[in-house]
Amino acid sequence: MTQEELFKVLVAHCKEYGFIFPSSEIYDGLAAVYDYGQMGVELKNNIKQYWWNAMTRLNENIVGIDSCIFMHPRIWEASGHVGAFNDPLIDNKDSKKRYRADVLIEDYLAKIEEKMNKEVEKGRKRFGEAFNEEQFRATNPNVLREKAKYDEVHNRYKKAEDANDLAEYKQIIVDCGIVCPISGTCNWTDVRQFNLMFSTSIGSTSEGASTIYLRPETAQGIFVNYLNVQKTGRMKIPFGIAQIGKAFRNEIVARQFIFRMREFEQMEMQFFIKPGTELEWFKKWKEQRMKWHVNLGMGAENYRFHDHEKLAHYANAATDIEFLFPFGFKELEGIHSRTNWDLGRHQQYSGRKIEYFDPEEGVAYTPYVVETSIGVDRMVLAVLSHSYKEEKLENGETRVVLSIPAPLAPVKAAVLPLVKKDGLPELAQKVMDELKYDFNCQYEEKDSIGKRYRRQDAIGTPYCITVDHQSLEDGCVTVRERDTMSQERVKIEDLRALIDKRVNLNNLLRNL
RNA sequence: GCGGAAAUAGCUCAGUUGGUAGAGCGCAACCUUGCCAAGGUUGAGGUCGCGGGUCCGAAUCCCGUUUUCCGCUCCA
Repeated sequence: MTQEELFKVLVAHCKEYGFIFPSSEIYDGLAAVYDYGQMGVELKNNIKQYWWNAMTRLNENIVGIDSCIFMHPRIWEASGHVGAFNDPLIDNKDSKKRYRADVLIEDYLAKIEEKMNKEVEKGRKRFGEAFNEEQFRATNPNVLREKAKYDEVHNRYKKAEDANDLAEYKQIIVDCGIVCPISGTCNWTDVRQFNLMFSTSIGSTSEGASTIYLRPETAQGIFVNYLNVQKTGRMKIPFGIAQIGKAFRNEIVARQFIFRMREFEQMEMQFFIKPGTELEWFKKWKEQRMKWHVNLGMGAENYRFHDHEKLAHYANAATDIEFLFPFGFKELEGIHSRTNWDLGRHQQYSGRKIEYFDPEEGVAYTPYVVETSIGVDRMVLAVLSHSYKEEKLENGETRVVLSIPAPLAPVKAAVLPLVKKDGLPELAQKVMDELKYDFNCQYEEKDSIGKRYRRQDAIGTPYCITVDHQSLEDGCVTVRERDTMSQERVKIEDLRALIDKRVNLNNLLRNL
């Protein structure tokens, strides 16, 4: 089976067994939106718990918050999202290629500049040591001509940018005769704005309503609460604030199942540090986060770092932790050194002083930030795609098994009476009562035992507990293990400890 | 957003020049059996993605549309 086929089969499996459903399916679905079903929500919650506990319990200097999706609109101006998330796009009708209109114009301006510089170099060669660059630029007709062209376009461009005048963007492109590098034609569509932030209005009357955005990242909720948490928690730098929550991005193209959705969930931690120590902490969190992933036992070879060369407007170092999905190595988590960009901007936009007074050194500063940011849904997809296996058995049959890391498995144990008579269901119910307070368990008495085992394999249940006639006499049950299919007899009173050993999240956390 | 492909029962699919919508698996009840997807009986479930058009008659032909997949494009 190719990776592509595997991915299709996985998507079907997720639907069939209640992990992930297409949203609004009975209304034909809603593109790039998916709902978690009865199994998916358990898996997702376990992943979130593993992360949350790793952050807030294992680190005394990290606390959690839960900020709202709605935030003051000015926050997104301060964060740069209103600017950076607005791309004016234009399509060439002949080559069907799409470009950013502002980039096309900037490239054109850069070319004029290049031309001017060439003229200057020519002059330098001609006049040798007597060459006066300033004077040459001010008098040479070739340079002046290019300069006039440059200034005119540049002024129009800046004006259009300030006014967000999309029609003017197109006019500049047409007037300058900017052509598509592929088709070489000037056959352009109108410029359209793609705002990646969803907006809605707050306030019940149209006069009193104002535009508000659905947050495109959870990080800003942490930054704007920095002072609250630092003061009320008496936090001392270095310290971190963790948050799990929904974020929304109106992607032009959202695809690949739950890998890129318009509504998604993030687990972010912002670590506040002393300026100058950021690269040291960046390195430390890179290692820590990789350890958290590898600790799940899905194979260290399936992860790699991908350092960014082109950095975002807020970062001075950035890397991705990539995971080997069925469609290749793709970003699972991002780790960024965000400097004091965000806190600095909020200081500027809000007019509030956001500083930390270092009592030991007696100085005040705006803290630097190292961020770890992981997509919950991508993590779910990583676990599912790695766990899905079709095994050939000795008897020639195949079984589908989800070998989900046991602490993340939606159902930890299934309790199965071998037959539904002779008092076996009653004893099985007692076993359920013994286990249900500690673990998510399923009770099943329908169909043959083999069929029930396979059903549990398909949802990744690590243990099946079978109650048979002998159990009535000796108080022992058969425990069947998911991955090896091996069985052992266990006293009912020992069950809880045995299962706990392998499925308890805390055991995973102890290895970090 | 562009190009290509697809959509029939919960799932996988069949459905022949256009003529009463089918199978296997699954699901529900009961009987038989009892450690790796057993057998039997009975039953529920589909206006063939949606909307138009052609036709005496459309799952089938035509147009539009929605969703999904693949390739471009985009991805702070």
